[in-house]
Amino acid sequence: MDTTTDEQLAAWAKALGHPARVAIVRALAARGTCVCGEIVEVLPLAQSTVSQHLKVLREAGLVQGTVDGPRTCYCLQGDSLRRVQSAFGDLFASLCSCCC
Amino acid sequence: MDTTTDEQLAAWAKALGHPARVAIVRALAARGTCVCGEIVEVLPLAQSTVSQHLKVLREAGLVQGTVDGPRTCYCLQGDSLRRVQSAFGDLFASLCSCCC
DNA sequence: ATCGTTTATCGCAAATCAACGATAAAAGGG
DNA sequence: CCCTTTTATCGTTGATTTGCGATAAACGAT
Repeated sequence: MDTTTDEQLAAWAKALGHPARVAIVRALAARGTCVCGEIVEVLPLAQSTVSQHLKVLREAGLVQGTVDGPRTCYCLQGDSLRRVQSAFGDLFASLCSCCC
Repeated sequence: MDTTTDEQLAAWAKALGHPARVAIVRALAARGTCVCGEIVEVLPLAQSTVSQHLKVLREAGLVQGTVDGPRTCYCLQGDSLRRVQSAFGDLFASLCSCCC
């Protein structure tokens, strides 16, 4: 309960704080199995830009990429995502409805 | 189910994508009732910086501020936060454990 | 060994963000 | 009407982000 630091939580949120990266996560969640350059076809962005976004998600620990021949296969990192979800849950759990 | 656009979800995440803003949300959740300039005392930041962060949270719809005399009283916007939480839940719900 | 394919990285330009001090605006008290 | 307190906004500076094309790196196939 609430063992996540503000920095960790902010880092996760920041990684998800761009429409393209949300779209990437959504695409990975939808396909279930991993994808690689197919993401480039889905998004209206250059290959280098998509690769950059994937790097951000990878460095945040939300996504995992394993090299498979000339291509790289990506998938969501379930453990991290579940921790993100519960961290947000903890954050919002203790809000009371009283206001000014 | 998944009625939130990538832009909306990213905007929420972006607003939470800074340690100071997570700290503000946490402080508001802890105090339950609204706070105003007390937040400045909690954070190691200048008053103008905190005010800026509050503006970001307000524009994202996560926080509500009502003017009360010379001061402004802030509180978490429960409805939005619940929607944020469920949107993240939907995002991560459909992840399968199969990977590369 | 040399292609073609796929992906990561580099370098750059434009845009945005973060933080601050200074200043304005609002409101209550003398 | 002046202070004081509290908060928002302005203007500026430096850092980071975003997007791209160009290029390098890895690998399978010919």
